[in-house]
Amino acid sequence: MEIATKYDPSQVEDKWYKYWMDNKIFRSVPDEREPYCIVIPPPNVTGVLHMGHMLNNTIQDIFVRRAHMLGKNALWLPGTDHASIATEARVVAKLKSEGITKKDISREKFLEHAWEWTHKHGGIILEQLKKLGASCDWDRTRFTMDEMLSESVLLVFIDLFEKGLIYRGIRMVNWDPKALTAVSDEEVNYKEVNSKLYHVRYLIEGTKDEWITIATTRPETILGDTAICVHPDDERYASFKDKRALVPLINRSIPIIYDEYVEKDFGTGALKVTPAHDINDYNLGIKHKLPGIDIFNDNGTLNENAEILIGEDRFQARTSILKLLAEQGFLTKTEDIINKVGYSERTDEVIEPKLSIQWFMKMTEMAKPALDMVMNDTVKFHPAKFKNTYKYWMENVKDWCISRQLWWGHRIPAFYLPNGEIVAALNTDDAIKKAKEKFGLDLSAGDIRQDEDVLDTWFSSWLWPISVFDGIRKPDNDDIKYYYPTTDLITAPDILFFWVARMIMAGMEYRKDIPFHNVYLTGMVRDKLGRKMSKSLGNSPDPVELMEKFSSDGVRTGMLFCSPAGNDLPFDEALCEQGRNFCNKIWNAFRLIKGWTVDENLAQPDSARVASIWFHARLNEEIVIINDHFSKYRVSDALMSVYKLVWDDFCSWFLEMIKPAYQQPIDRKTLDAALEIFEKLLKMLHPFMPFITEELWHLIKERTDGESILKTRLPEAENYNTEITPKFENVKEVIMGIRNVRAQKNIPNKESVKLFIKKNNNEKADLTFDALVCKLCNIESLDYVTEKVDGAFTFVVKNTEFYLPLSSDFNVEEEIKKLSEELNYTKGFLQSVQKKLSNEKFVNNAASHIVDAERKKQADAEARIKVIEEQIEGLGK
RNA sequence: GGGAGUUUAGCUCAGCUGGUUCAGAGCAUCUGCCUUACAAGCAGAGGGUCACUGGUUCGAAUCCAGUAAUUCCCA
Repeated sequence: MEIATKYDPSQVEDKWYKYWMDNKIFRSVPDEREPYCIVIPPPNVTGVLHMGHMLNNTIQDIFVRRAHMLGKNALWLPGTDHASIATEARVVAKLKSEGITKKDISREKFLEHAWEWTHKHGGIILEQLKKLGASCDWDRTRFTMDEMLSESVLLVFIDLFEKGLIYRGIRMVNWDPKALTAVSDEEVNYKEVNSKLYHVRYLIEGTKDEWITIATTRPETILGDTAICVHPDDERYASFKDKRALVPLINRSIPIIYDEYVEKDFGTGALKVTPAHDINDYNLGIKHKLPGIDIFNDNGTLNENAEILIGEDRFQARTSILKLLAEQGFLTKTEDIINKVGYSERTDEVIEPKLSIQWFMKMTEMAKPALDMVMNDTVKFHPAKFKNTYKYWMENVKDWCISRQLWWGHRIPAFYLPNGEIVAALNTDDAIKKAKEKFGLDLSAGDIRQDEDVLDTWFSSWLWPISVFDGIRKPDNDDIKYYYPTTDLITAPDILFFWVARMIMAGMEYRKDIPFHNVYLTGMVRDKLGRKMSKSLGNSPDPVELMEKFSSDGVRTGMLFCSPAGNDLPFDEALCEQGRNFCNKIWNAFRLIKGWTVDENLAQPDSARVASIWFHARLNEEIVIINDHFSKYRVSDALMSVYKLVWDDFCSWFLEMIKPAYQQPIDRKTLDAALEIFEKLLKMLHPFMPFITEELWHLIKERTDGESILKTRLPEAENYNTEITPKFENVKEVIMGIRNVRAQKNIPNKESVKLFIKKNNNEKADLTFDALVCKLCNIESLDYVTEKVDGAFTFVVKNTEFYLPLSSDFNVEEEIKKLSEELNYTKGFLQSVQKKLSNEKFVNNAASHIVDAERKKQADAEARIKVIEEQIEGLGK
């Protein structure tokens, strides 16, 4: 069979993904096996794959594939969320490009457009995940606005409303006066801008010429002031206690209040308080029971409450009021400052903090069990350090604002009745029924009005691990009973509260059980300069292009080579290159094995027999280590273990050990052993590198149709020879010693040499690896001697002397120098050991095995010193 | 302003309950090699006062305290 010298993923990846799909390799239905389940953190339906998704989904895929290969019934359930704000923004933009504004069309018409958009673009990211190799059960793909999930969301709203956990209240929102909607905190960009700080003096009520001077960047909001606040310890203002001040121009009387919130050093140390137009002032207002005066219309112009400048735009009003203040002597000073101003991501309009009525969910009670489940490790966080952050947040949890002034999403199922009451119901008919039951009202559809707003997208996401299995509507269905609680959740720490915490709350509320056992928190992918990868910076590579360049397997391993849980991943294409090189290494190892011809009559050489025993031991050692890494969610370390096992132990050592001479056949036993080992390694690699391993697994031998490496079992740790690997570490030193001599003396490996070994201290020679040493170092004869060999190059491993008689120039001085350096080092080492042992406190206090170890070190070093000294002496003669 | 984390080789990170796994790995760098699977490779080598200062201890990268730098979260 002809196999290319370089691995070509383009011939492999699409082929196998199709094969997996055709044969439903990833399909999971409940059965008697142990379940393993991950629900995907649903990406935005508007989204395209970015590097964060790549990392996150690669890790999920590794866990799921590994679970398959551990014999579990593994399900990775995919899906997307409807991302109400982002999607609505896209649809609005699209309509605008067609000359349609949202205001001009009905809600129903708008939603038609939104659905059309979703159907057209919504599946992109899921298709990209297939390119990555994601082993999702696509038959179970869910969308947060599917019928099943939507109804679940509404039912939960109704339930919580009726339990009194959902209420309406006033809250300050980020208002976009251009788009005429509230936007979320995430949609506000804070920019540093050059502003001016205006000092304005207010007359103290009842005086002719006593003033208090405040400093503000927004003088137009003076018209909404309801207090002036100063620090209680600020002596400058101590005399104003219990006094009132008059707002300039309109002469409204407002109190002077005292609060430690005020920074004495900022501005004048006196703060004007406008509870309706600043979030901090709003909080102060609540604390001090101040009224809020809203002076703005929704479009940012001043309303009647402002008393003057009515109808002017807020920025025009700023200019106007400054003129008035200056003319009437209220403006005392103007200084330049740099401050941060929030801009709407969508319209770039300056955000206006605005009070409005919103729906809220009470969090305090729900947070308690959710906190406990994490603190007592029922839900485990990896890494555990995030428990701190979680705890802090859960103990200071605030009520959740769940309404959004949008159309795309789950419309709030609350209906307003003519008597001022509200009922929550799935639809108008139900609402009418409830109105009758609760209030004895006989109403028709025209009498009631449904809330116009939709629910926050997280209000559907928080139910995800339940609703994807229809566990809200049908709490006893087979799927939810089998897969819930799910096993692992893999997500980024920045949504620990938005999402993870709330899922735990929902789980405890609706299943009386946690939604997942483990939460693995990935790091953030950054660029080489440490910046977060983002669209606006344009510093993120296109994942699809990367995969085309380096193969999916290459990119997967590249991303994982250094991404410990919870730590950021500074991404570098060189990592993908390393991944690609690894693919090639594996590919070529297979080429080598596959290229050998078998001679059935050939007996297995001793070197190959020992090699097999040795590798068996190494393999099993590493299986134990890898299992341990996985049990601790150390995916990166697990990969590195397999990487070194394959590259170093298998390719660099084992294959060289068993490799027949050029164009010579190999014996059957050794070849079979090599293939068996190779297949085991492929299985261990498969979760990390699904494509190349599937390809090679099929190339090893003919497989029946529909078979997949994913359906095989990972090699399990077996009993093995525990003495052989430490012994071989010694042998490696010998081999390296010989290679060093060859390199220094320019003796090519082709040229065979003689080796003499002198054991000391009555040690017995261990012949186990002699045949291997001869093979790897091209030794024509290996002999044990009792006397030193004159005129031969030499080195010492432990207490054993090795001699290589070579024709090349022998420089006595050089040899003595080399040995002397080693002697000095060993003597220094001995001293440090002796120092410890001569310390009585050490000998008395330290554990006996520690002291024994030191004694052994001492004895070994003394013996070695003796050997080296004798060698030097011998050379000197 | 409050809280949490991080700081070990040029880079990214391991190093569990203090003592031969103690200063390590991968990448990068340097030096030889186009040796017969692989130059996307092979064989070697160099490189760190474990952020700083104290303390506990016979013994500290490891435990404690403080300082500094840095990141994140909340405000």
